[in-house]
Amino acid sequence: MVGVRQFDEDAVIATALDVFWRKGLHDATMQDLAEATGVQRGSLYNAYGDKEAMFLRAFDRYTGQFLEAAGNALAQGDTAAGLRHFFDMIIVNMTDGSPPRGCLTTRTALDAAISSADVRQRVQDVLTRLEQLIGKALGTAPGKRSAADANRLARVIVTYTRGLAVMERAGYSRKQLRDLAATFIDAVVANA
Amino acid sequence: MVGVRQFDEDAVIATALDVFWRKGLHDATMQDLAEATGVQRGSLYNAYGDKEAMFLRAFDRYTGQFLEAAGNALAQGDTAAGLRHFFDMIIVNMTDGSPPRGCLTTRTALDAAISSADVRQRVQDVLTRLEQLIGKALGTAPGKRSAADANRLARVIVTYTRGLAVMERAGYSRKQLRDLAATFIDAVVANA
DNA sequence: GTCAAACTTGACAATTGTGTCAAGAATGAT
DNA sequence: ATCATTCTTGACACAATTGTCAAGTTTGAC
Repeated sequence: MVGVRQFDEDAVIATALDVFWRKGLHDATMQDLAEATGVQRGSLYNAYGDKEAMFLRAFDRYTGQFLEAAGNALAQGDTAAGLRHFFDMIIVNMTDGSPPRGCLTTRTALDAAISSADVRQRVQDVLTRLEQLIGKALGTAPGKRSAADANRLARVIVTYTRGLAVMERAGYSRKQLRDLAATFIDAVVANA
Repeated sequence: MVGVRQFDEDAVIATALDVFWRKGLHDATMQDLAEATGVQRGSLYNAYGDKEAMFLRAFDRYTGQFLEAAGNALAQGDTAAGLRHFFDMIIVNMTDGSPPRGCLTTRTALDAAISSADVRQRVQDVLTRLEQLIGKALGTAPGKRSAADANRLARVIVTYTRGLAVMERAGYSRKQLRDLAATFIDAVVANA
C-alpha cells in the first residue's frame, strides 16, 4: 500500500452523519461535507464515489446506533417501563443538538420520494427492524396478548414515533413530546 | 383596467397546488410551475412575486379544503364513527394520485427547517386547528372525559395522523394505513 | 535512492435554479 | 384612433452544485 489515505474514514463518516442529520440528504452538499470533515471535495469523491454513497454509509452507522439504543431501552423493566424508556430515548434523540436535529429516518423518508431505491430500502428496513424489536418486547409480556396483536400494536407504536418526529419538526418542545408520548402510552399500552 | 391578465389566477393556484403537492415546496421549480400552468415564468414572477408566495397561496387553499373535509368527517355519527371517517378521509387524501402525493402538510413540516417563518407558521396553524377540531369532536361525547383529557387526546390523534403520513412515504399501502388507523382507534378511543 | 501506486488538489465544464429587466404586445378608456 | 397602463416574453446575470480530471504529491517497497 502506497500513497496512503490521509484521513480517518470512520471519523469522516461520523462527521458526515452529523452533517446529514442537520441538513438532510438533499440539502447537505459535498461542500458542506468537505468543510465539516476538513477533507477536500475531490478526495471525498475519490474515496466514496458520490454523495449518496456517503449518505448510505452514514445512515448505516446511524441505524446501527439507533436500533441498538432502542433495543436496550425496551429491555429495561417490564413492557410498560421498556416502552417509556424507549420513547424517552427517541425523544432525546430527535431533540438533541442546537438547533435540534430531528429524526434522520423520518426526514429521509420524506426526502425519499426523490431518492434512490437504495435509500428508500434502508428507510423501510429501519422501520421494519424497529417494529420487530417492539413486537418482541410486547410479545414477552405474560399471555393476554396474541402474537398477531403484538405485531399490530408494534406497528402502531412505530407509526406514533414517526408522528412524534413530525411534531418535533413542527416546533413542539421536548417537554411537549414527552407529554404526547406519556398520553399515548397510557391510552394504548396500559390497557392492552 | 387595461392590459388584462391573461390567465385565471385561481386556476393557476389550483395547478400550482398540485405541483407543490407532488414535488414539495423545495423541489418544485418555477419552471415546473410554468409548464404545469402554461404561464411563463416571468409572468408568474410578475403576478405573485416569488415561489414561496405562490406556495403560501396554494397551501392556504389546501388547508382550507383539508380542514373543512376533516370537520365534515368528524361530524358524521358518534365520536368513534366520526374518527373512523376522519382517518378514512386523511388516508385517502394522502394515498390519492399516481403516484400518491402523500401529505402536503407533513412534507412541508419537514422542509420547514429550511423554509421561511411564514411557512413554518402555516404548518403550526394547520396542526393547531386540526387539534381543535378533533378536541371539539371528542368533547361533545357524553361525560366521561374531562375537557383537558379531550385536548390531550386530540393532540395524540393529530400526532398519529402525522405518523401515518410518514408511513405512507415509507411505502405503506392504503390498506396497511387503514389497518394502522383501525388498530389505533380501537386501542385509543374505544376505551377512552 | 528510485519507483510506482494511490491519494490530493484546484480548476474546469456542465447543469440547474433564481430573480430581474427592457422591449414588445394587448386592451379598456377616452 | 390614440394612449397609458398592465401584462408578457425571452434573454440575461448570478449563484450553487455536481462530477471529472490532469497534474502534483506522498509514501511504502525494493
